[in-house]
Amino acid sequence: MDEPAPASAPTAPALDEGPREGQSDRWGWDYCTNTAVRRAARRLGQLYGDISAPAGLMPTQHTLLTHLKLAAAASDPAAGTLQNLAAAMVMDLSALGHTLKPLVRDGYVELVPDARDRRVKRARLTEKGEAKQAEGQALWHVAQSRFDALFGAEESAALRRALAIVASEEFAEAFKRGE
Amino acid sequence: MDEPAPASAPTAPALDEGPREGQSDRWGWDYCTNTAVRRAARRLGQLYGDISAPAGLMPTQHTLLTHLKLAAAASDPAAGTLQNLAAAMVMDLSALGHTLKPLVRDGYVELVPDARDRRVKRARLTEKGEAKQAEGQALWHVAQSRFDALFGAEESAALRRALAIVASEEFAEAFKRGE
DNA sequence: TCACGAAACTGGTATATGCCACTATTATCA
DNA sequence: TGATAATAGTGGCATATACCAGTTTCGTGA
Repeated sequence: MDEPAPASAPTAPALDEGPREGQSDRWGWDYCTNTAVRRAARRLGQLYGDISAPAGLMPTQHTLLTHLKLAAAASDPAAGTLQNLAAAMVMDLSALGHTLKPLVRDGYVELVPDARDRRVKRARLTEKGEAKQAEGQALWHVAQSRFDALFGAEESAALRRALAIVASEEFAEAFKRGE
Repeated sequence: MDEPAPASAPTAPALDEGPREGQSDRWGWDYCTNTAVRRAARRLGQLYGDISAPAGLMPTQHTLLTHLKLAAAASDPAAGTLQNLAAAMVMDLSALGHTLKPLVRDGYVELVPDARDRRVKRARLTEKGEAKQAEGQALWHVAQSRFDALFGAEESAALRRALAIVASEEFAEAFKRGE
């Protein structure tokens, strides 16, 4: 009963037909959480990517544009600085910088230096970027709906909650403390 | 309830302290399953990576070596071909080829052409590779144990099961059929 | 105010991954 | 058997992501 719904959801493929065999997993995929997450990430990248491709954005790029849009809407003062953006994305600052480059190059995002603290730069959606985000949003919705329909909306939400915990700052800190 | 255990597990950080705020998520991280998985993957990459770093292997590399070891142990005839390996890793064949390069370069893996079908190549662990795998395995165990202790062993297993479904071939096929 | 340490990026290098074009081999079938 | 389709990899190019070294700018304390 403490089993997560996904494992027994009627809409989800039977786990028994997966790589598992009886009690133990023939390939060991069931043992490593890190591996399990990466495999799922690659698969979802394929599935969402196939659908989002027409917009010409990688899934991560769309996520970035969406985050910038939401941050702007919330008019959070601290939001938008590369530092905060990186933390929110659970991404290395330099990785974010590299990831942002093609978006800046293509005119979807602009980097605005802060007037008060010249070390700081803020990433902001351009008009073109907003349009592209909206375009991608429509396609994303198709993918997300299909995923929810297949995996189960409840189970999908539960999975996201579990993953949010794993991705959280608090979890990382506790992990690093060796608890 | 149909809530996944992780969300209420005593060992897991309170979700309310995460990015969520009241009913809606301030940054939208709770909406996209793909984004949620990627964020968690980056975080786990950091956490497992920090611990596994002393072995000098990236998490993905260790996963690859481990898979090759298990495949060899199971003496599965079809296993080991790059094609099958890629499918098992839920990875593009060319991506696997690229990923394998540093491992071959460093002498952990060797690519053996098949005698019967000269198109086919099999990846195989070298002795050095087996040693490195074992070294990484010990470190990996530390990370996995810590994760399970923090997230909850049951919840961790449940999460892996859910992710295995998402990563499965069957799920991808159903998704692509548009169901 | 000046030295020094902290903070925020930038750029270089390496791995991770995907798509596409191309080559080599094998399988099919008229 | 010979043309054609299918399969398995390889290599090039682009993005994703990390770590580290270096630069600029701030903040702080003597």
